[in-house]
Amino acid sequence: MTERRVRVRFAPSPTGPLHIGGVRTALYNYLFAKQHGGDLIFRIEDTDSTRFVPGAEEYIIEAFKWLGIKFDEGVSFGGNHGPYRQSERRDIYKQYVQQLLDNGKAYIAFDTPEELDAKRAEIENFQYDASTRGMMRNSLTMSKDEVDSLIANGHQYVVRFKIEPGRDVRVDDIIRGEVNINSSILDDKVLFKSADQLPTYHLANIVDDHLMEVTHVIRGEEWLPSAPLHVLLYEAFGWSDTMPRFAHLPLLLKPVGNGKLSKRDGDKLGFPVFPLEWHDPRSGEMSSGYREQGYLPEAVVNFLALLGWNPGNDQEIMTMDEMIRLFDLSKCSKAGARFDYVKGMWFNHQYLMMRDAMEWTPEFDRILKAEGIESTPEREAQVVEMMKQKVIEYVDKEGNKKKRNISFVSDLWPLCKFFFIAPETYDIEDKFVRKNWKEGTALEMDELIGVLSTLDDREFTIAEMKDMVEAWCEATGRKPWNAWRVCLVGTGQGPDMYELAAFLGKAETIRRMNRAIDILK
RNA sequence: GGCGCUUUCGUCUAGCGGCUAGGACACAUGCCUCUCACGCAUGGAACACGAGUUCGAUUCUCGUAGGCGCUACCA
Repeated sequence: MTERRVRVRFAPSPTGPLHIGGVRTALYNYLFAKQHGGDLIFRIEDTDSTRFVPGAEEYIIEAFKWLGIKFDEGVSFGGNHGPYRQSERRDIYKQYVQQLLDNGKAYIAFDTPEELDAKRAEIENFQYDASTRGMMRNSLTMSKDEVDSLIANGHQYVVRFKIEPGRDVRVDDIIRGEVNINSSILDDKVLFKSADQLPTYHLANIVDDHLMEVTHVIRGEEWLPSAPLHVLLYEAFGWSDTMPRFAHLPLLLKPVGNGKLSKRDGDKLGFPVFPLEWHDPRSGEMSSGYREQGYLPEAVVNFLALLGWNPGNDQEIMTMDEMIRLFDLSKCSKAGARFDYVKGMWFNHQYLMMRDAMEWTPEFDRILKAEGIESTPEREAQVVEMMKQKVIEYVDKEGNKKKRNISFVSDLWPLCKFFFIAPETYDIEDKFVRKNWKEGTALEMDELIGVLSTLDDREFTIAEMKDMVEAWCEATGRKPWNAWRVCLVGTGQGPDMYELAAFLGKAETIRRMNRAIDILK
């Protein structure tokens, strides 16, 4: 192997938002490039003019920015191997297609899509290859004059790669080892399309990778079947000695059922399949994104990295730098991985725990706002601020060691709404309520109100309350906490009761208790 | 159908001829406790099947079965 600088690329086509599987492919490319001190190139493969979606390119760039995957060159990143948008490289491809035509590695074919369809209907398993091209309308079966005049008269044509049959083509894959396939099963792939006068993926891919000095092609397994074709193309161009090495990654599979992960799975099971929210400009349809769902980019990256690769030990939580250090293509698994989004949530939980709870406040603010809790004349900004403070204290108790079981900041609301609003109703179906509200409980709560009433507003503190209530408990043998909790919270949640009551204040505490007594009796 | 890839707990995986087959998610139980949660502890749970090779196969080879992908003038 020559000692070339490692250069890899991620080359999406701008046909929509970036799929989460694509994110993983890009991530592996990034990790590999950085580990070897090499470059990651961002190329746009827009050779299918019919599938172009406006906004997709910008979306992809923004997604990687959010994820922390950085490119060294490419569309919007600069570099001296451009242009990096394939639609801007037409002349380059034309030149190389001509080269193949000139040395007989490719030929011109006039068969229309309709004629091909007819052939496919006529002959079972029809394939345009060495066995059939003799009966088709192409430059191999027609005289040069005939071909020239057809072209001169404006007849559309494609350029096809002329595959020599009966050859064993070897693909050396870093992940899968040697893959051998016989060239006879390959068809004479179209390299240059008549419809939009652009090359197909196969041609553009090889030419660009060569010109951009790509050393390793790390892509999804769906490309494995065409890898032999690519090897043959490198050969045809005489570039075998600088041909990149291949690594075909296992695919991401549906969480349940059969098949690979698709957009629909997310809608069905309620998890995003895209990094960012996406609004389809054509259908107006909206797809949720990891960012908007409250995922941290580090968590998404960490989770994705481990779907198909692991560092060979039990470590799961890793920073990007650690992953760069540890990453190893040869340690990638070969079989497809089910997309276990529940574990993805666990990763988010882990990263949320690592952060200081104060970092959550901006997002928590948004949630409060959405729930209608904001600074109004009645509820002074300061009070809201104080409550927030209290909530964060509650969820972030004891130096980050006792955080609630939340995967997202948005999980906070149901866990602490009682700080902000009194229970509307008391659900007798609730297990905790049923268990702790029995005959005589109302009476007991009445007594407790009596005890609490002896304290004035200033005395309504944790310490004073505790003294009073505990003395009463001792004298009467009462254990009022759970029922009291029902009154103030509505269910079995929340912090220490004295703490909560002191926070709510005397008036609110007694108000909630009376209301509970009224409703539950 | 053809071609290729693939196969360890429900899921992600470790294992690279000899292990009580390890970890994580999820699940269950216990401890802690005025509740929830956190935390800690414990538990159930896997080598697809059949032939070889070998003293010995989860590990190597070949079949079979299942899974996945490709089979366009899409990438």
